[in-house]
Amino acid sequence: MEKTYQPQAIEGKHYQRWESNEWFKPSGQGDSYCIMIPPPNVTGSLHMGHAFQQTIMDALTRYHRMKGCNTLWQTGSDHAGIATQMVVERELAREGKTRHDLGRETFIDRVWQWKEQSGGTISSQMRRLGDSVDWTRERFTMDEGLSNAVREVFVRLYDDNLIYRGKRLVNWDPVFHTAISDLEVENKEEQGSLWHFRYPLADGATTADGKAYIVVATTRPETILGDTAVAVNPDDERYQSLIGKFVDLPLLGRRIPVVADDYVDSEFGSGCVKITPAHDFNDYEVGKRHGATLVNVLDQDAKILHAAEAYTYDGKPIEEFNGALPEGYGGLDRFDARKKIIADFEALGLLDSIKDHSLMVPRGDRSDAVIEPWLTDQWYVSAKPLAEPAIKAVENGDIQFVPKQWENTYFSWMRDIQDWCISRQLWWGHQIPAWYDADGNVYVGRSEAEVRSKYSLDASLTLTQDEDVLDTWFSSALWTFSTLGWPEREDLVKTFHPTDVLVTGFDIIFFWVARMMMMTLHFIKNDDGTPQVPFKKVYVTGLIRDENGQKMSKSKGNVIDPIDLIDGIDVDDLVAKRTSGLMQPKLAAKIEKMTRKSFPEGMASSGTDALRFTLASLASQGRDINFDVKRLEGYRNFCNKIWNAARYVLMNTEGQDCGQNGGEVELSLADRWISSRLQGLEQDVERHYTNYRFDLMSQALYEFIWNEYCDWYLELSKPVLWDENASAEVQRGTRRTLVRVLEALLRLAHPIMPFITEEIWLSIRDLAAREGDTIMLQPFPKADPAKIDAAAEADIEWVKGVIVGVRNIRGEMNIAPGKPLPVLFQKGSDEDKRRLSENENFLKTLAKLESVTWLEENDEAPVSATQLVGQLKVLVPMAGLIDVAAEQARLTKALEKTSKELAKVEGKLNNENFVSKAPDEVIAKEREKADGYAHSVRELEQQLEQLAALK
RNA sequence: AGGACUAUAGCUCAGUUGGUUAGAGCGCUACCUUGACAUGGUAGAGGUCUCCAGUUCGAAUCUGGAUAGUCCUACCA
Repeated sequence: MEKTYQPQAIEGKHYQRWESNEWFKPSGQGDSYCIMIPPPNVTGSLHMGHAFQQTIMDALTRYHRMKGCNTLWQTGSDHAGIATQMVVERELAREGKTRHDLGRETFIDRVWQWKEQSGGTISSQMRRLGDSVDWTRERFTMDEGLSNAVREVFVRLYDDNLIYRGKRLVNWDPVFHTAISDLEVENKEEQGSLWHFRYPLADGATTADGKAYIVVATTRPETILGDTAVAVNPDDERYQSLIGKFVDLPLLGRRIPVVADDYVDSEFGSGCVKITPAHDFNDYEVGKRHGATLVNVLDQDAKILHAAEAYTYDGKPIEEFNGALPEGYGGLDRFDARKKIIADFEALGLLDSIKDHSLMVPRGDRSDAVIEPWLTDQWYVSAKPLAEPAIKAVENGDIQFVPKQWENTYFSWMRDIQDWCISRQLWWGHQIPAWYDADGNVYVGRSEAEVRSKYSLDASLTLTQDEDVLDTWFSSALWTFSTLGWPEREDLVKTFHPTDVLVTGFDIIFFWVARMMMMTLHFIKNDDGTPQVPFKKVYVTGLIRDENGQKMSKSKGNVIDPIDLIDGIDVDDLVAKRTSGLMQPKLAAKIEKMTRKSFPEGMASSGTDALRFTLASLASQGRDINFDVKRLEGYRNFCNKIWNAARYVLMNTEGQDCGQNGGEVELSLADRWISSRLQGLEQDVERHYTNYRFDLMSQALYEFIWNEYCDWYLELSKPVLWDENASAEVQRGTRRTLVRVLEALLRLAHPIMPFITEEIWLSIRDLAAREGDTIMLQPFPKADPAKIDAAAEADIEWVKGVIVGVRNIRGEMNIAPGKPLPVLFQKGSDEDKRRLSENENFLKTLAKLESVTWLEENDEAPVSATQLVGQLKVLVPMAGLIDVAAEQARLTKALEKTSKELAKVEGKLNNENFVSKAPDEVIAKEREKADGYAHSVRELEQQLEQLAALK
């Protein structure tokens, strides 16, 4: 083995070997265990969130595979309608073309081409992470099979009356020219104005205070062009007399009614609200209640139409409506129109006032454009009936969220769920399987042929398919069963469905998790016909942020690429990476400064295992995870520690008898102790897997490997292996323990650290008498209660106590670590005496002792530095070594600490309430503590008196 | 406006059903190149567990309130 751990030298080769041997495929034996990867966006590349969640999924997958399950980790990606179309359109733009120049079919070919060439970034990055996904079953939401599933689901939902088409207000993205769901809209607080305009009253009416106009307030003056009512609160005395009267809408000369509606808040603004039902969700509802006409004034770019369009609430155009708009507005961008409206009102003397106002502005999460509520024909899924069983499944525990608190988030959304707009005005995606005849009648079926036979349509009837595609999340919602071949392959669904756990972030509980649950429960049934869940558990991970708790984002320039952590990156490259392709190039200087400050040396190469271990250690139950590179460095050192421990084991076992061929074996105390401790670790690891506590698991492994196996056991093995007088049986026992405990540790750690464990395992496999080509298919260690040895553990605790005691004296007295010390033992029990005689060799080596002397009751002790191990006094004679004042200081410190503890415990024991009410075992424990402390205090005081007498 | 979450060492975080001498990584101090490892070893410093009140024999842990921060949902045009 190399002297230092070099991850880049080992990781690639093992992954290739695993993949080419197809060891990631389900074994076909044992209980099934299945995880569906949340399909990454095909345009995406690996970010910290992926690395985090995939580490957890891979750990679970490898763990269950090693436990003998028929394990499938299903991978794939989704087609990301808008994102992908955007990427390819940008590519076209560089060639000076638009998608319309190519036409739909050619454009889609082009997208496929792009997908083949560039869509696999994330797959190769997943290999770097060590993900043991079954690549032979990789799926893409636009694959034929998954597309069939999408059509099947759409048609069945339509036939079940759970999908319908309607003209409704949607969130319209005027850049991408498509509807987006309200989940894709980000509301951001921005500074704007509240403009107050005067609307003259018609027919000579006046307000209560004698004005011939009423004032309405708006943040979007351009929508005045579509006003069809003014609303006031029915209880508002100022306007009560005007209800039922009319105003003359300035510029348009339109007569619109004043209506009364509880929606209006008299306190806000002027207490009068202009109603624009075709351009505002609230106004739509108000308008509907009062029969105010829907007047649309915007086109798909959010520019003003040349003539407004009017509709009824069931979506029928009103032909006789006069859509004429004032001169100069047609074709104006909405924001220019806003300025013009304000100017025109001002010119007419109808601009009452302007007030600063902060408001929430809806923006598209991808385009960042201001989203416009816009009246269009769209397809919807009736969410309520589908949500009901999905709510029940969580209520009755068929699906459990981990941590449980997320169930509340889920319920609160599901109980107030809105119909889901599933159509998107894009080309890239699943085209909606609906056809129209010339009269606009709609026919839904799996294909045009099926539609013709299903609806008995004449062959001569011309049908055109709906131009729109389905929301990407529609196909993602089918992911757990469509990837298994539904509806064609029921057998795989039977084997792997329901899947075991979904590992995902809380940010997509609504987008995806809830919708998967709704779809799956509706389409997949158990043998008894009851709805089947997509997964039994939802493990919700925290969101990875930077070390200051900031969300990682390109514009903040604080994104960390997991691959950079694995391979390392120098600071110049990192700066270049973070400052290129910015939406706002002026941020570059700031980002560079911050990056150079945070990473003056760039990032060191840490390797995949260290990254994975770090991510696992961060997987606590919290909602946010602040990623600190310092933490990673610590765990990289841990990998190095494992590496060097393995080197030590190999140096002492290779070519020697480790009991792999049998032979008598005698186990030392240390051997029995570490084996016993290992059982405890195995129990802990098991428990942490079932509780999804990867942080506690990694901590348990870390502590055991470093603080027990390396710090103590390896050191304790040295006196045995270096003892020329030791018997073959004892040495064989220690070598065997050395190598077998290491081997078990490798298997325990393998699910989190696949590469280093494989590398070391292959080189110690034979010494540990194991067979197999890879650690990943070895059985996961299981605790054997018979090997738990409480006596051995207690004895080693005693040994450690003595050694630490001597080291403490050494450290605080500034005695050279290399100087052998004579040590005396006084006031010990028979048990202490036994332990001393059995472990003299360990003590001498580990504490560097020159001699060991047991003092009997009457033996005189020289003046010494003292350390207590229980009742036993460990004495290091002071002659020539120890400074009296220093020893006094050391003892005083110990005395103070112990006295404080004693006082605390005695306080408790003197409290009658405590003694009468606390459980007996707690009291017994406290008494024991008190006795121990009291004894220590006496001894320390005595010792201090002795020292004082010396002076 | 409603709801949720968080507050523990200088920094990033653990602390399982109330009983621990409150822990880890990084950082810090002193000493040490000892035959696995200086990406190391040994010893150490550092915390009134945000504040206030309550429940309890006993609170970092449970309850209420305050303060600060984060997020989600809904928004008043």
